[in-house]
Amino acid sequence: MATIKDVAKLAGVSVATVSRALNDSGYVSEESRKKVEQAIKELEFTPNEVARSLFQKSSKIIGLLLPDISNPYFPIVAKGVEDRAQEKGYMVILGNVEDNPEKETTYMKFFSQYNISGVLSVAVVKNSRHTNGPYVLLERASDKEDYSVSTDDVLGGRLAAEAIAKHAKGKVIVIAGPKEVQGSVDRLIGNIEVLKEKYIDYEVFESGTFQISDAEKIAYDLFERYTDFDSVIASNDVTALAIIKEAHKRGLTVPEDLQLIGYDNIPFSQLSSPGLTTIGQPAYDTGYKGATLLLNLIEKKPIHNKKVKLKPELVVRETLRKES
Amino acid sequence: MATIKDVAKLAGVSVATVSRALNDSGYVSEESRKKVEQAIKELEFTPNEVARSLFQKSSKIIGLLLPDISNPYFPIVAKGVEDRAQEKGYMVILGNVEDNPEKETTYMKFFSQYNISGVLSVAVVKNSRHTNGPYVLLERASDKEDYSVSTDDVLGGRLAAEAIAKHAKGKVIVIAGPKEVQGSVDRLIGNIEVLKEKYIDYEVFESGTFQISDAEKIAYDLFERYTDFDSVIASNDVTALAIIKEAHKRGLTVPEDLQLIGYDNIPFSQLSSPGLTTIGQPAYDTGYKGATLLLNLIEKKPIHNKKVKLKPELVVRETLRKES
DNA sequence: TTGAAAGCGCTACCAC
DNA sequence: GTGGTAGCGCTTTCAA
Repeated sequence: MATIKDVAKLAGVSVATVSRALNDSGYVSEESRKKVEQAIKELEFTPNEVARSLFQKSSKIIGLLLPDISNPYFPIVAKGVEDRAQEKGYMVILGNVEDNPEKETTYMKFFSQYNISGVLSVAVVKNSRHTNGPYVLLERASDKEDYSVSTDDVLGGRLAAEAIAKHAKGKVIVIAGPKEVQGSVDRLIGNIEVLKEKYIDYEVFESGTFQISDAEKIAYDLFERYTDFDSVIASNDVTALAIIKEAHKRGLTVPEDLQLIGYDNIPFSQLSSPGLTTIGQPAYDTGYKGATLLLNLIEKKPIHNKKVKLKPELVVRETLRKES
Repeated sequence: MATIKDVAKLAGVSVATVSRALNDSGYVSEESRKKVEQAIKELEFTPNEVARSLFQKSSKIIGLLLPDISNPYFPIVAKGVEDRAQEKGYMVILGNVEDNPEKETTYMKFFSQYNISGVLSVAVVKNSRHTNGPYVLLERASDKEDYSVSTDDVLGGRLAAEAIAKHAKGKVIVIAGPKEVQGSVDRLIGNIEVLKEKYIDYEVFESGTFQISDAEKIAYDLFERYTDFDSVIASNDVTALAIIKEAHKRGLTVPEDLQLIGYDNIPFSQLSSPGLTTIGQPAYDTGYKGATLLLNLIEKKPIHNKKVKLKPELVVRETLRKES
C-alpha cells in the first residue's frame, strides 16, 4: 500500500501539499494539484482511513444495532441504512444485540474503541444510550430520545383494526406484542380505539414476544385458549403466518373461517398462501431516513425535524374476508 | 476518553509498562501490574483500537460480503459469523453486494482502507479476490480458491431427488438455479444422478436466478410451460414457496396433486402451510465455521483443513406425499 | 502557496 | 523489570 509519503516523493511536493490536495483544504496551486493527482493514479494510492481517524478522532463508520437479524424485517432496514451510508462514503458495522443489554454494551464499547462517528439503534433496551456521540433511534422511539425515525404505530394499529372490523362477524382476538416496546403498545392502542368505536367484541391476548422462534407456540396457545373468534389482529407477520398454519392444521380455512391481518409486510407475507394482508411498515425508508438523519447530525448540518414520523399503509392480500 | 498516558501517570509508571501489562507481553512486575489495573479501573480506560491498528496495520475487524441480505438464508450465516467473531473479540462489517462487482470492489477498497484483517465472502462474482490478506469463501466454493467452507451440494441434490423419487407418480420438474453458481449446478447434478438411476421421467426448467423478487414469476412460468407434472424439485425455498402459492391459486392441493421440495431450510419454510419439506443447509454453521477458519488464518494458526465441507440434511415436513 | 514539524494513541525496540 | 523514544499514516498549525 502506497502512503502519502510515496505520493509526495513521486509528485515532488511535500506531504502537507498532498494532504491539502486530498482534502481540498487550504491552498494548492493548480500545478501541484495536477502532479499530485498524477502520482496518486500511478501509485493507486488510497488514503489510510485508520490513520485519518486516529487524528480526527472519528472514523467514517456508523454502527447499527439490531434486535434480531433473523427476523426478515430488520435486514430491510439494514439495507436502507447501508445504501444511504454508502452514498455518503460511510461503512456500517452491524451488531445483533438480541434484546440482550450485555451484548449491546459490548457493542457500544467496541464502537467507541473504533471511533465510530455515530450509531443507529433499533435495540429495545431502555437507557441504552451509552454514547455521547450522534445517536438516532429507529422504530422504537421513546419520548425522551432526541432523535428518531419511527412509524406512526397508533395509525398502523387503527388501519389494521379498521380492515378487520369491516368483515368481522364474531369476536376479534388482538395479539399484543411486548409491553416494553413502545411501538407495540401504540399499535394496540390504535387497535382498541377502533374496535371500541365500532362496538366490536374483542379480547386481548398477550404474547409478550417478537422472536420468530416463539410464533408457533403463540399460535398454538391462541387456539387452545379461545374458540369463539373469527378474526385476529396479529402483532406481526411472523405470528400471523404461524396462526395461518395452525388454523390450517385445525381444519379451518382462511379467510372464510378465520380472517386475520399481520403487521410489518415482511417479504414472505407475499409468498404465503393465502397471501397475508398486513400493515406495511416502511422498513427500507426507516433505515434510509434514519441514516440520513444520523449523517446530518454527524456532519453538524441543521436538522429540520428531530423526530421523523413515517406512515404505515394497509397492504391488501388474501387473508381478509370479502364484503360479507 | 482516557488514554494510556493518563493511566501511566496515575499508576506512576511509564506508558511502555502500561502497554506491556495490557498485552501480557514482556516483563511486568506483579506490583506494577496491580497499580496499572487499578488505574485502568479508575479511569475506565479502554484502549483505542484505531491507534492500535495503525501500528499493527491490522484491526480486529473482519469483513463479510453477502449477495442479498433480504434473502433470509444470509442473515443466519451472518449470525454465525458474528457470534464467532464476538467470541474472539472481533467486529464484523457487513457488505451487501447484490451480485454487483462494482459494489464488491467498493467494499474491498473500504476494507483495505480500514486495515481489516480478513474477509469472508459469499459473493458470487468470480475472481473477486481483491485482497492479499486472509480470505475465505463461503458457500460458493470454487476449485481454485484456497480456503472455503461449503456444503456438499451434490449430496444435497441427491437427497432432494431421492425424497421426491420415493413418491413421484408422473413427471418431475427440476428447477435449476443460476449456472454461474457452482452450488446450484452441483445440486442439479445430484438431482439428475438420482432421477436417472431410478428411471424417473423429468425435465429441467432453467430459472437462472436466486433473487427473491423473481420467485413469483418463475412459479407462474412453470405452470404455464408444463402441465403434465406432479412433482417439483425447487432450486431454493423461496421459489418453492412461490410455487405452493401458485399451485393453490390454480386449485391444486399440496402435496396430493403436487408434491415438492425446497432447498435451504430458511426459517419461513417452517411457517408455510403446508410446512415445506426441504434440504437443510447448515447456514449458521457455515458462518460460524467460516469465521473460525478465517480467524485461524488471521492468527496464523495451523489449518488442518483448507476446504471445510458441511453435510446437508433432509428436513421432512408436509409437502411430500406419503407412501403411495 | 508551500513545507517542516508536532502530534493523534499505541506498540516495540533498545538501553539501562 | 522498566522507561525513553521512534514511528505507524495522516492532518494541521505555523513560518517562510
